[in-house]
Amino acid sequence: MMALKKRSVSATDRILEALEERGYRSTAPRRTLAAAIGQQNRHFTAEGLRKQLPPSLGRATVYRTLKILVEAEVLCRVLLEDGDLHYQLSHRGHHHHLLCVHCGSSQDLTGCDIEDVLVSTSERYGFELSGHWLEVYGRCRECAESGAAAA
Amino acid sequence: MMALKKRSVSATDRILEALEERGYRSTAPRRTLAAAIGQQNRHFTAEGLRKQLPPSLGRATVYRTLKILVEAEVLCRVLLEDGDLHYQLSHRGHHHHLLCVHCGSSQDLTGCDIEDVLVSTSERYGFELSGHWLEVYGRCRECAESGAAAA
DNA sequence: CCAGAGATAGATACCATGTCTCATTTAATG
DNA sequence: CATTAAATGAGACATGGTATCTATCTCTGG
Repeated sequence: MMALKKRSVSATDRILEALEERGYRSTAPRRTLAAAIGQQNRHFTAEGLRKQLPPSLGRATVYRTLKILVEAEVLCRVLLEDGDLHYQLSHRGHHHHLLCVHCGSSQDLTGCDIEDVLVSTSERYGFELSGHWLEVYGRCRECAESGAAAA
Repeated sequence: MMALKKRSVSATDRILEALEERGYRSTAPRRTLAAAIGQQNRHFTAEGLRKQLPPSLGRATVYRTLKILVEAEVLCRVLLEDGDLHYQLSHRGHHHHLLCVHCGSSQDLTGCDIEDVLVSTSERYGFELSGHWLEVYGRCRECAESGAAAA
């Protein structure tokens, strides 16, 4: 239950690469940020991240960089049940999250057939589907098995 | 394409009833608010609503009342594609929205089988499902048929 | 119909999250 | 290593929402 990273390329490196690919410069603040983000093992907020950084690193820089990383699909935004918006590392492409409301972990949900259901349902309504946002809440396997207090 | 209300009980009345049911007092500000909300024919923001109200009606009152109404399930919150949070009248119980990104209308999506898919998908991950948030974006029948500019 | 208790209102301060501007610094390039 | 555009940090601003406080209003019950 530590870093769940795939290892081979660290998250930090992936971030740095993504920036480079897109023509962004390699700067000290960005390297610091990349390292900090790479260490997050659950979803985090911009401000939460900022607290883990030297205060010399400006607020605007943090937000600017997060925005870039979301656009680059290195990070994605996660909507918590209470409406709070968090960030987390992600693989590219469309996917959803299983968010554990107990331990705060999250797993990516890929290759599910929700899209199909949505397409056919939308059709029934004459609705021309263009996108959707889905977050799933519950308890992850570990928390469920350890009998952690139910909701 | 006007009010899509079921008519029999106006939305305004439903709101007022919900407040009464829950033991809230009937006050002038709440009646004003209920009337204003009853006139919205699409999702709206707290601030947008406020602009349609006499400025004498305090900011806190608007937010407080919206919160109560969401809890009472008379209103529900709608997440727009850009992350903006809006409100809209809703029927009670769990449901989703088909949000038209062109005209801003929205229809409730009930009795779809997304829940089933979620349950079985979650099981594959050993995930104990407790809730989810889904918004669907696209173009409604009217906009699609009128050939409104595609995204 | 009136008084009292308690809920509610509005003003206002505050907070959180994020964006914009702008002067200064820095990285990449030739 | 000088140039130049990109990036930074400071701080003002914007937005959306909550907390606090005093004055006011609703609803009882007598």
